[in-house]
Amino acid sequence: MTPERALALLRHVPIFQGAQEADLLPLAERGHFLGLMRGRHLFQAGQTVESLYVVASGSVRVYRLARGGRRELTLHVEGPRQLVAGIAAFQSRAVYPAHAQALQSPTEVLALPVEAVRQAVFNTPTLAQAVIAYFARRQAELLGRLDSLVFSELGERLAAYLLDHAAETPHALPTNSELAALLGTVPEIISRKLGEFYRLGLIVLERRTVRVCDVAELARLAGHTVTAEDAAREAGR
Amino acid sequence: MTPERALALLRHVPIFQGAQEADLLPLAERGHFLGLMRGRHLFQAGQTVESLYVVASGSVRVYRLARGGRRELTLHVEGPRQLVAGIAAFQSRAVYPAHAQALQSPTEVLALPVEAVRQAVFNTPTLAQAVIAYFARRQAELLGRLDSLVFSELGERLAAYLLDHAAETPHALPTNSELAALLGTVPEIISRKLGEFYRLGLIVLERRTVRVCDVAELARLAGHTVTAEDAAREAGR
DNA sequence: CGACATCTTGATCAGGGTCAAACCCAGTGG
DNA sequence: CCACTGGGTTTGACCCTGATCAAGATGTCG
Repeated sequence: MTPERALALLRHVPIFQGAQEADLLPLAERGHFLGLMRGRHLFQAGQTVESLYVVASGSVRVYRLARGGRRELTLHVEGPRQLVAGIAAFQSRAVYPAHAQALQSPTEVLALPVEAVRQAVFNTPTLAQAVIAYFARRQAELLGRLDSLVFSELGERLAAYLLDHAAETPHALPTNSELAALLGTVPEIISRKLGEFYRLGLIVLERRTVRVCDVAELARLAGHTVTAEDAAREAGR
Repeated sequence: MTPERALALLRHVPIFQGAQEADLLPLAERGHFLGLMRGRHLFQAGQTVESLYVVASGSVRVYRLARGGRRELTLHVEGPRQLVAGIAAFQSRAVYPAHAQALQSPTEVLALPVEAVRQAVFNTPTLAQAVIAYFARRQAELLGRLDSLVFSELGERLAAYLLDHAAETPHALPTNSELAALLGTVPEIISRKLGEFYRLGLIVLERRTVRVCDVAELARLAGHTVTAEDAAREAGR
């Protein structure tokens, strides 16, 4: 029974697209589903890597803690058909580099033993190729994240977030703490900045639902125009 | 002539260790050497990716610019036998994500056309495997970098740098601007912090050569002890 | 010796982290 | 129906790190 469902899921995972059914089957056979309540952990940073996870439903947040645990930084939030610990699975000294917890209450994931995954990937050139492309993309994302965190200030990051998630449709905001973790700060500051944006008439807030009013100005704040002009200048030098 | 030298170099590149001579030969044939003076660029961020580089001698700095170019952040410095743009080479929408420039005056690199590299890697399972492991390692490094930049403050980062580079042997410091780019700040602050460390008796500075006096205290400042204890606590929860 | 880069240092400022109090809601149970 | 409680939010006061600007000191090299 399980292999059926597992296979159905695997078939729809982006990086497994190129693979033959036959390559996926052994993987599906060795996987098992896991149900989690909101807040439950898939793994903690520092534990030795045993599985790679594919989200079946719900969503999973991957994050790192600052020493002392006072602050946390969300690295990514993965929805259905996305991988969790996809990179850690291929590290030699295999220890999870981050924590992962379920964000929504019925979250279901498929756990795949890492050796099985490694075997499947190493034996199937098309898979290896897909994995390489995936890693490359991930790394580019991470780089983007890095310099937005290092170079730009909170206002820009928040504006960018709002444009991403609430650009045209109203959007239910996560709690301030979740936002803070996402943007690399603390809840209080999120509250202040949102208030500021509201006072400037850029957004409307109604019971944790946000609607963007002034897209143009928000984009300016997010540094989009600047970045574009910048890229041009950079290239020209 | 060139293929000879290129092959000799490739044989010593860590990620090509597992490969057969025969797999490397076509690569070597399509590569060519490039000499660069200090400060010359191998490529700029935003240019389309044409080559992957292997450092033959000297060193290459890979860095990103903040919008406006006011500040820069050094991602890594690669010495002989190391790759530059190793990840970018496998991205589909292939544009360099960073700038790369020679750091020492006679720096020599071997440029390998990306399609040649891709072919070699995709046709040789052991190579693909090595590339995957390499990417995973790189990603872990980047994550470490990220949270040291986000979570810890300058004193800690500088202390960590000093421990890394000058722990027992005296070490010729790079210029303050280079240090600043490495640690994500500006030269003035580096100057102040170094002065502070000196006044505390942690280091001795003599014409840009630094020697660490109080390793223990420096390690404490770097948060090493904290981090360790932390990891333990983390794991225990 | 002059030109130029780098380093040092002071003065000042802004972003944002911290702490604490007040507030705004749900639920929940009396 | 109403206090009571507890999570999340808002706000004020305060402080600290690090950025910026500007002047001077130091060095290095032709």
